[in-house]
Amino acid sequence: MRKVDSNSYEPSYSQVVRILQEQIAVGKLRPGDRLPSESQLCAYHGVSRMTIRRAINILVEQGAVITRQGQGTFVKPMQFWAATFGLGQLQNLLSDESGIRIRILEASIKLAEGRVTRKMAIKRSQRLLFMRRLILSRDKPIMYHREYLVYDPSRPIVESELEVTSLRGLLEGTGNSFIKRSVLSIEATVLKDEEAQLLQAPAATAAFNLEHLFYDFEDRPVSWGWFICPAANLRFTTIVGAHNKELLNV
Amino acid sequence: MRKVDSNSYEPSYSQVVRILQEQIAVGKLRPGDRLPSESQLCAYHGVSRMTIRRAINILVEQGAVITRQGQGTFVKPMQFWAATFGLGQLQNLLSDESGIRIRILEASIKLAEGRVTRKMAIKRSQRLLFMRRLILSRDKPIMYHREYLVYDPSRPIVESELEVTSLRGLLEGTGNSFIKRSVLSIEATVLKDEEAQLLQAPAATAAFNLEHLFYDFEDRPVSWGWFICPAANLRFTTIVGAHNKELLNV
DNA sequence: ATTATACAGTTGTATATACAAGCTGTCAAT
DNA sequence: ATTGACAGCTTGTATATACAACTGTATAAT
Repeated sequence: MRKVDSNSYEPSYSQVVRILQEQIAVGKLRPGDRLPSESQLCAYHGVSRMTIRRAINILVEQGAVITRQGQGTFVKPMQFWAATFGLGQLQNLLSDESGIRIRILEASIKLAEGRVTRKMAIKRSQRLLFMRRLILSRDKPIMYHREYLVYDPSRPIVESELEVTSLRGLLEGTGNSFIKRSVLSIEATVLKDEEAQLLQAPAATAAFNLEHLFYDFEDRPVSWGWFICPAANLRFTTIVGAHNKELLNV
Repeated sequence: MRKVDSNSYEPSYSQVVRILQEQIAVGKLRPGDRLPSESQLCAYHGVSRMTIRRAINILVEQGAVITRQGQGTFVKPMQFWAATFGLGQLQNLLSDESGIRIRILEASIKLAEGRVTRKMAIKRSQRLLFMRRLILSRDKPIMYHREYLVYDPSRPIVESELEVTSLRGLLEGTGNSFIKRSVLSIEATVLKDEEAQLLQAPAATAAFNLEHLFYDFEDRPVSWGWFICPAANLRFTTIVGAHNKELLNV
C-alpha cells in the first residue's frame, strides 16, 4: 500500500487524496466501508492530522466520501442523482479552432410586449434591441441565437454584445464583469421551419433550446435569449462514481 | 460592515464565508476586485489566519473567487461555461409524493448483437435481459425506459434491478453499492410512434434521451439503457454567478 | 433487568507557529 | 538606462496543540 513521499514535489495532502481515490477506484475501499480514522492515517503516512483532514475534506467535496462525527469517514455509494452536466461540451463545440463565425441576421429596435415584459420585468413599450444571429463553424450553421437586450441610454449596455462579431465575450470564456448572474435553462425542442431552414437541417429535427437570462449588478435583467442547437451537434456527457481521471477525456 | 460573532452557534469560518458571499452578491466586491489580504481579514474579524483560509478555500471551490499566490484573492467574473445542470430536477419529478408507479412492459432474454455488443463490450450471443418499463406519475406516463442487463449467473445481478417495481434503487437515491460508476449522456430527440403512443403524447414531440451505462467494480458494463422523457415534463435550470441561496429554490 | 455514568475513540473547530513560494516595487550598482 | 539584489507583501504548505461535539461500549448503581 502506497505511502506519502515527503520528498515529492507534489504536496502531501494532494498525495493523500490520490492514494485514497485510487483505493476507492480499484475497489479496495468499497461503498459503505469505513476509512481508517484520521489518527491512523496520520500514523501510517507520517503526516499531521491537519494534512489528513485537508485531504479528506477534498474527497468530501468531491462527493467520494462522507464523514459522520463520532463514527468515522465512509465511502459513498454511487449516486445517480449526483450527476452534473456542464456547458463545457458546448464550449468545445464553439471555442474550437474550427473557424467560428457569427452572422447577424437582424438587429432592430422593438417595443416590449407580452412575454418579454414579464420575463425581463420591464414596462410595456420599453425599447429593446432584438437580435438574431447564426453561429457558423467552418461555414456550416450550428446554432441559432435570438436575444432581447434592454436598450436604455442610462444603462451601460454590455459592451461585448454590441461588437460586430458579438457573443465573443461569452464564447471566449473570459467572463463578463457587467453581468452578475444568469439563469440558464435547457429544454428539448423541435426545430420550427424557419429554424430548420437557417440551420440547414431537415424540418422537425430534435434540438436543444438553451435559454439565458442575464442580470446586471443592480439585479435588473439586461438580456433574454435562446440558443437553438440541433441535437446532432451537441450531447452532454458525464461520469458519476469512482473513476480515474483518464476517463474524463473521452 | 459585518464582523464575525464568536458567540454565535455558527462556526466562525462559516460566518466569514457568508459575509464575503454577501458582499459579492450585493456588489460591494465586484468581479476583478481584490479581497482584503488574509492577514487583514484576520485582524478585522479577530480570528486566526487558518480560519480565514478555510473560508476562502470554500469560496474558491464554489467558484466565487480565485487566489493568485503572491498577489491576492480576487472576485471571479461570471463564467457562462461554469454552469452545471444536475439531475436533481429529474429526481424532483420522480421522488415526488406524486404516486410513482412503474409498469413493466417487457422482460425477456435476448442474445447480444449489433450495437449492444459494442457498447457493453461483450461477446455476441451473450445472454441479456431486456426490459421495457413505463414510469407513471398519478397514472400518467411521464417516462419510458429501455434497458439491457447482463444475465450471467456468475455475476451477481444488481438486486434492485430485479425487484418487481425496479428502478427503486435509483429513484430513491439511496445509492447502489453494486455499481462503481456510470456514464450518463443527454441528447435531444423526437418521440417515435411507439414512444409517443406509450407516453400518450402527440407524435414528433420533443423529448430528452438520458442514456446510462453502468459499470460494476470489475469495470465490466452491467447495464445499458435510456430514459425517454417528453420535454413538457422536464427542464434543466441553473443559476450561475453571484446569487443568494433563496434563488435556488425557484 | 434497567438506567446512569464514565470512558475511549471519532470527527469538528480554532489557534499559533514556521517556513516555502510567488509577485512587486525600491534602491543600489553597473 | 539597465540590471540585480533585496525587502516586504501576498498566498501555499505543514505541523503541533487544545478543546468541543458526537457515538458507541463498557461498567457501575439502582
